[in-house]
Amino acid sequence: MSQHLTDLPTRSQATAARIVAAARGLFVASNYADVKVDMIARAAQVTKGGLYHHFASKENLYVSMMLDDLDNKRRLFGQAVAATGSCRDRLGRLTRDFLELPDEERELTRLVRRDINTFSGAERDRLVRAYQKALPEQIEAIISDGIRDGELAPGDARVLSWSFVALVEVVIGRYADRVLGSTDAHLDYVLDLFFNGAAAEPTGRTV
Amino acid sequence: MSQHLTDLPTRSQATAARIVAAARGLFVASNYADVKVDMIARAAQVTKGGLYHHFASKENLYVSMMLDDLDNKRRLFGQAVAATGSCRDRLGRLTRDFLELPDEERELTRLVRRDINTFSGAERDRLVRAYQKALPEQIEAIISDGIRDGELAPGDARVLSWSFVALVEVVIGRYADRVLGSTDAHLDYVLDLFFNGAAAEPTGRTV
DNA sequence: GCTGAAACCGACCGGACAGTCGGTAGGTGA
DNA sequence: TCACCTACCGACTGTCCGGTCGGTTTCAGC
Repeated sequence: MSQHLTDLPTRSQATAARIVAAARGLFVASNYADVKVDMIARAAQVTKGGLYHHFASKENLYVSMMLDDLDNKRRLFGQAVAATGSCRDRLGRLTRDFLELPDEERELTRLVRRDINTFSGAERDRLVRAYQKALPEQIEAIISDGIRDGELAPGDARVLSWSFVALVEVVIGRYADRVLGSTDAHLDYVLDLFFNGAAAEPTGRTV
Repeated sequence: MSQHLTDLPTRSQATAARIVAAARGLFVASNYADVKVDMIARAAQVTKGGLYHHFASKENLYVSMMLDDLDNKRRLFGQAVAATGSCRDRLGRLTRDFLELPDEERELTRLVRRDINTFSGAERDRLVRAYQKALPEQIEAIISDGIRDGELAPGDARVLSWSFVALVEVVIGRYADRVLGSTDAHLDYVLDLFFNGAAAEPTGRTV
């Protein structure tokens, strides 16, 4: 009994976690097909046989990894949904939480869109649902409140939430990330464009 | 001399065109790796050997197909760039031209983003450059004019053009496409959001 | 220190698939 | 009608890679 009464991870759990971490780094760097199981095993200091002792298949490993991460994100962004304040403030908080994530975790969000076509059936559905719960649905909730309270013009909250997500994805792209320097600049760009648009102010209103 | 002095396609050109057309349909429906060369050949009523008589490799076929299409789009959208009128009108024309394309041609635009990671080196660069010339750069040109003429607030034209592209991609997604019915509704949504934002009008200004 | 089970190893298997190659068909010019 | 060339055929090959399986190591409990 090496664990006594603590929650120290067992050797097995530690190995599984090492494999997931290795997989994360590799999947962020290359797409699903280009990451070979041998590469993951080597990066995690395990052999392929060892890897398959913990995960039933490559797909299972990938989905496990994503589900873990998406559940963390769901909890994180849930704070902004639960927060009080204006729609703009709450969207701002959610976006800031997102922008301030470590690079690797932030990049993981792209993977759903990038790799989703390589799956099908039940695993694909689990992935899509976890993603929607973590991001679009929570943003949609905030936007729905904004519409209800008259802060946003009436419209389809879901389409608006996808539009918002799309804008956030733009600012974390290579070029935009460089042009807009600080996190605050990213945040201001997204919020200004989403709430006020790109048109010049008609007259005499501060930006 | 079966051609006399006309420009009738030769048998060879007709076969190559049939192969490209078949490839287009299949690549729109599934991603690069999932489309097998045998499938393309069968759909084009040619054997694999025949296909490889016309194209050096699967990658070469894919890139040829995309380059053809992107060059057409570059010409099409060039009309909006050359047109006179406000920035909003010109962006509107470009977007309308895009939205009114046949489904398959419109969907092809997604493929660059979807499959770009599966290539590398020279072929990848050719693809990216053709895409940028066809879409983002032309939109950027119109947006730059808008900023210069005071119609748009000062900002980085390239980031704005990517934001615009992102919004257009949102409205052609499955759900948004259904919610917004007509092409006009798609167009209004994109232009309103991009120019004026999603916030409710402060007071007494028509939408 | 013995035992059984879980963790881990790594050579091997089998299917999938891009690309090849020796050959045939059909049309064209002399 | 003969020679030749391009278009086209389809069985085959080489390779890559996810997954397997018989074995070895590690370790907890007795």
